[in-house]
Amino acid sequence: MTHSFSNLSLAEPLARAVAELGYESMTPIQEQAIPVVLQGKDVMGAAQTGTGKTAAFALPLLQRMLKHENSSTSPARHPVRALVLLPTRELADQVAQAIKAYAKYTNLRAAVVFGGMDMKPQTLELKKGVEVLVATPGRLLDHIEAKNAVLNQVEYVVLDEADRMLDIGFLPDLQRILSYLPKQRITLLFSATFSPEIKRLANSYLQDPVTIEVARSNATASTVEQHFYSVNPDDKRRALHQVLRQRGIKQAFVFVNSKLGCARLARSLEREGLKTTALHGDKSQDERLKALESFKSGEVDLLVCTDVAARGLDIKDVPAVFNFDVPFNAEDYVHRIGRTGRAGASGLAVSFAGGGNDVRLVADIEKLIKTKIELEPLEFEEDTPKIRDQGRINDGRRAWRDAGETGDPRDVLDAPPARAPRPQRTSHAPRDPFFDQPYQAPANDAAPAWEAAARSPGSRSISANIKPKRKVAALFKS
DNA sequence: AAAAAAC
Repeated sequence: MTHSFSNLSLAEPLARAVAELGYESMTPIQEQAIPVVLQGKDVMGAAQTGTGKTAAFALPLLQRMLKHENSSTSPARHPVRALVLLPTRELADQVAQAIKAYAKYTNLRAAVVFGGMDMKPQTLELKKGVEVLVATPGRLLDHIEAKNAVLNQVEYVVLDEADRMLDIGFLPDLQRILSYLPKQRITLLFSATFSPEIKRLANSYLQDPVTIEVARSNATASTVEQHFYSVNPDDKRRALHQVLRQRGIKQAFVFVNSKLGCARLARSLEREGLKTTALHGDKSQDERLKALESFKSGEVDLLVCTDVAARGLDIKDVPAVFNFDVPFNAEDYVHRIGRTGRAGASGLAVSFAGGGNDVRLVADIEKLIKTKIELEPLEFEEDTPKIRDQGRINDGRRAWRDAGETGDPRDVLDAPPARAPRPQRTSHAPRDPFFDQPYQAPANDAAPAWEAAARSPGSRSISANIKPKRKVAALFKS
């Protein structure tokens, strides 16, 4: 059979691990990407989630690392040869576990570093030497700065969820990390969604790349049944109860647009008798792992979450995804509903469109996935409990009003206080030239020049660079 | 608009 892993002539230790994991036939992305990566080409890979992307890049990389010894004469005995970057901690953990399983019978070592955890164990592991390093950007920069991780011999870089890694929130950190790597290297980019702008940007990081598009990019899995219900924002919780019951849904992701809304919704649903946990970025890493674990084990039925859980998380048999809020970005819709209907299973995606911009957001989604969306009315049944919000459940401002005696909204939440805003890095070199421009205090109280620039026509392309500079200015002033 | 990512 041509589609079988056994036809790949993988090195024996890899073949053994693959067999042990029960992998037999390759998925389309694996079939297309593995030979290309084996040849040492740069790749831009667009594939739906749940199609085996991790194995598609990790197996050929490990194979090459086994075949081609590190030719460097550096004293480092175990330099990092492959670097895999991801946008969330949970994803980094998940991908690292997969790679460790593939590399189990080789002498190649893999490690993962991400924030929210003690530095020390990670440092120890790095000092012992690892060939494959999986990381989130912030913590990796810390390790680079502390000289725990030396990346000057990296041969392979993988950006998973590449479109997120290249977006404005991550780009500065990403650029710094890339500046520590040898120019001569193999770069692989993977994501389910690629906007045209991101595609252009991505291409500037690739040399003569091979584009692999398994399904049309931005496509949703055909196995996922999608519904959009028109619901008064105050009735969304009631609608959720009803759909869960009507369809007999056992377990679901429930996506909410804000951390505050997430914590509040989870608490409400819990009170209403549903076994629920919340997952968002203001929880401690320990709580985040516990939340995910309790969902995986079936201890809870509903995982109410922000977009921290939108991408890549591979949990078997999630029957349904709810968009309690329509996501702000159409791309996130594709990623969110990709949590269900994985690996050919059937799935259900139910979105509630209510107030605000929802009509426009739904139109954006329609355009992106190139599928007509019907907004369906939702008739409430008599025996659905009459739950009604006094205000929008996901309106953060309301939580402040409800904050109880102390006036602190955290009193009504299970979330720990939010992290302080991240100060700008100052010591990582080399730096983005834009950040190196000394801050010019505006004369008297006139608006700084960049404000006018940001408003002037044609400045759209640089406005993204302008915002961080303002923060730098704020730091200098205080 | 929001979320994510560091001590």
